[in-house]
Amino acid sequence: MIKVLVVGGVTGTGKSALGVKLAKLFNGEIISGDSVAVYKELTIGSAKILPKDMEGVVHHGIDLLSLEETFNVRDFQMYGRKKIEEIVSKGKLPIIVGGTGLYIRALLYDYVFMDEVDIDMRWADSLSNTELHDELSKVDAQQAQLIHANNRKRVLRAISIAMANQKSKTELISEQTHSMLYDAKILACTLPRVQLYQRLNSRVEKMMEAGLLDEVKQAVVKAGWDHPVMSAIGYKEFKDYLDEKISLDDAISLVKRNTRRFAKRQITWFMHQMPCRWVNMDDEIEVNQAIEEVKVWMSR
RNA sequence: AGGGGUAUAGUUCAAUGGUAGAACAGCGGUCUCCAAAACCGUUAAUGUGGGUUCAACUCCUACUACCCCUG
Repeated sequence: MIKVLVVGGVTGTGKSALGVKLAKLFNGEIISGDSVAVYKELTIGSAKILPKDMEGVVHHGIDLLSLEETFNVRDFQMYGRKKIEEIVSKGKLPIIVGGTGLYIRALLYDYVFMDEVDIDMRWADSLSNTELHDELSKVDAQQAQLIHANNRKRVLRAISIAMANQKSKTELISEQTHSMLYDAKILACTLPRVQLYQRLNSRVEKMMEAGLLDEVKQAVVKAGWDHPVMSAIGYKEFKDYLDEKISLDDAISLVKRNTRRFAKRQITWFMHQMPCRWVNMDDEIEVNQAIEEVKVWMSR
């Protein structure tokens, strides 16, 4: 089984640096598992690793495309699997570094995404959340149980899966094994909550000093607010400011709050969706222990 | 110093004398292609001491803190 090392976990905890360190120790190449850093134009707000910090380690999945294009889980899954093969064929270790939980999970497990079929879902526009949820019950009762009626986005998605295929989402999932395709060692980076929040808050201040606002303005010109990635943290919050609805300070506070919330969701995700070895990045001894564990796993 | 006002959850605000609510923050959770997205759940308060009343956030009183006006 192919070995894949994963450095996941919470934003702002030092995943990138740890990834570089591990790549140098174990002759690896890095595949970024980040849904925002794939865009060339988004650098400051995505907290993207800079070339000078890569220390010569090859990084894939960063600056892959421009804002005229879009990217999603399925794209990532295909790209990542291809890169894993390439890296392994060179005799090197693939290291996934990033915090986009779904991307990483979809890459490691046998998630199956159907070929994209454009379904006209405009008929749903006039339906209330409850009515739409009732429609889902008709085509996929199990998913209807799992998805809350207010989560319109997922309700719509499940319906369109059932309509595009002869199979419902429940059936598609039941055909999968839910096992990992690789021999993966997953590290989940984190920090004690108070410290994490302090660091995230000050990181936002640093982003502002580095020119985040200009980056946002330029990105909007290219992508428009409708582009999926423009709803990412560090970007969407400035829409109301640029429309003169809120002050700059308010926008910055929102970025901070949303970053904290995001970090919390990342903790939840990595705790429950993948078998992780948690690493308190503040504890040097623990970090070194984790590296030792990787060494053992490598020689297995 | 004198006069007036305010005091409820971490914050901003509700509550005819009759079960103290909301929003945001915080905390917990869901997750199979917009995932840095979308969604769900939940903790928590009447400034302090007296008094009136069957019953006080509500009425009276003293104190404390803050705000406004006057000098």
